[in-house]
Amino acid sequence: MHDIRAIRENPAAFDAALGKRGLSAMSPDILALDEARRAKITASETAQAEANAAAKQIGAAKAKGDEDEFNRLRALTAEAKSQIAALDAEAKAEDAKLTDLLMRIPNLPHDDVPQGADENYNVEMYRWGTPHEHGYKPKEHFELTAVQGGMDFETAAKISGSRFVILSGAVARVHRALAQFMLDVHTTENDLTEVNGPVLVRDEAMLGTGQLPKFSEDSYQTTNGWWLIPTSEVTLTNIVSGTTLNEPDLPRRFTAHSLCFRSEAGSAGRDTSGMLRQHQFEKVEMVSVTKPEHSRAELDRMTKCAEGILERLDLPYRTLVLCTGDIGFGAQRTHDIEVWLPGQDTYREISSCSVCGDFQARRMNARFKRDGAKKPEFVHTLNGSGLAVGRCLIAVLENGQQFDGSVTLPAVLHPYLGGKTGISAQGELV
RNA sequence: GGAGACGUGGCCGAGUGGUCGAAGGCGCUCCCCUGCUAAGGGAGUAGACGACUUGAAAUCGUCUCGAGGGUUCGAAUCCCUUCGUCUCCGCCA
Repeated sequence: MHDIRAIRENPAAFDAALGKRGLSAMSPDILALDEARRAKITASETAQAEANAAAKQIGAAKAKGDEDEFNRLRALTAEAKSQIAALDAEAKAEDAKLTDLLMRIPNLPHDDVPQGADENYNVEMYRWGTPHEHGYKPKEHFELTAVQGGMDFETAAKISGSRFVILSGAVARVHRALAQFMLDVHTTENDLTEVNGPVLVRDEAMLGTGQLPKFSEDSYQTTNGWWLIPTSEVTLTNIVSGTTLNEPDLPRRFTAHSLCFRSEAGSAGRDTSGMLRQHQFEKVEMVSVTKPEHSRAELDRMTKCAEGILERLDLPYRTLVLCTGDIGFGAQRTHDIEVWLPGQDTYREISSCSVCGDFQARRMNARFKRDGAKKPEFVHTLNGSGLAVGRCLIAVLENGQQFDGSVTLPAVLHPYLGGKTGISAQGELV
């Protein structure tokens, strides 16, 4: 959510920043709404001030026992009543219009974000690891002999439909091991606080992080109104909603392993085979809440935390900075990490780390007070995957595949697998 | 799920229709006094929004006593809805 005062003060800068995203100027519409809104507020408040003054006189008249004056004033204010109600309703309507518009405008990109229209203009910042030479055409994860019994799309479809999977046996165990491993690294080495929270949330939470009001069709809602979180960014970031933190409390860093639910509306036909794109998946998420001056550096730190997981798993990856035309709704700057998938012969997104500045903080009224300061300021928020567990499973399986149909698993996972080091062609942990 | 109670400023806590944005206490800030493992006296101490202003301050106004709506000339006080907390019962991992 944008600061209407900032737009009022410098509409040209606002429009220029929107322009970088490929959006046309919005400040004329916004300022027109704002002016109308303020005019209505003034009208409404003036009328109310008069009514309030009259009401006080009525009280005084009654105290004095002046019945004539009392009745005269009563009639007068009664008449003004409906007029005030109408003015107040108008003022509220204008205000709601402006708020609704502002809530649907995306964040402004950071100055250091490369400009571009779409994903083709994203810039690779970093590349790590060398894709393994398999000596044959590598298989996709769902084709691997070792996972044939442990990754069942047909049965899942019978129960739930497309874009679901049932993992079992060794594959399910490796999936679980990955999540445990990620959480352990984040909590013991990256100084993140582990959180286990709700996956069902209210409208307010989804509005706060930006999924609502614009992207309601991307998420699922229960019959009684709860939303199923599309990412635990929603839960983790909203921990600080409506609060004023003290300066020494910052930064706050959270991590959580949770289920995520996405309707994948609009992605019909994309990534339909395998478990790359599911309605329900697990993700280890990272969220940071920082002072404004630290948020940009925090993005680099968070990116490193995510990259570190891949490095320990010995999975080749590259990191991109998204261009102005490709960053998400709430982000000022986004780093996408793409892992090497030999079966697809390409890099695929496995993490996305974003700094949101005060965009989410304004929506959820999350503030902090500097030592000695009187007025609180908005915090800055960041979120990133660390990592998507299902996609990481895919990467581990595809990169570890052997010619004989077995899979060799990364050494850091062995302790989570009872010392086992791979999956046999028959699908057993060995 | 059933029955009931409650939700007031940073905290505790008064206030059941008329100068209540709200007594009192605690905490905090400033000043004075005193002098040492402390105490006493005084003053101050919510926020959002709008108008004015280059900006800020000051000033004026509106709103806010969980949230939203209603009754009334007037509501923290009455009514409805809703969210939350607590107690008892039921059920359950």
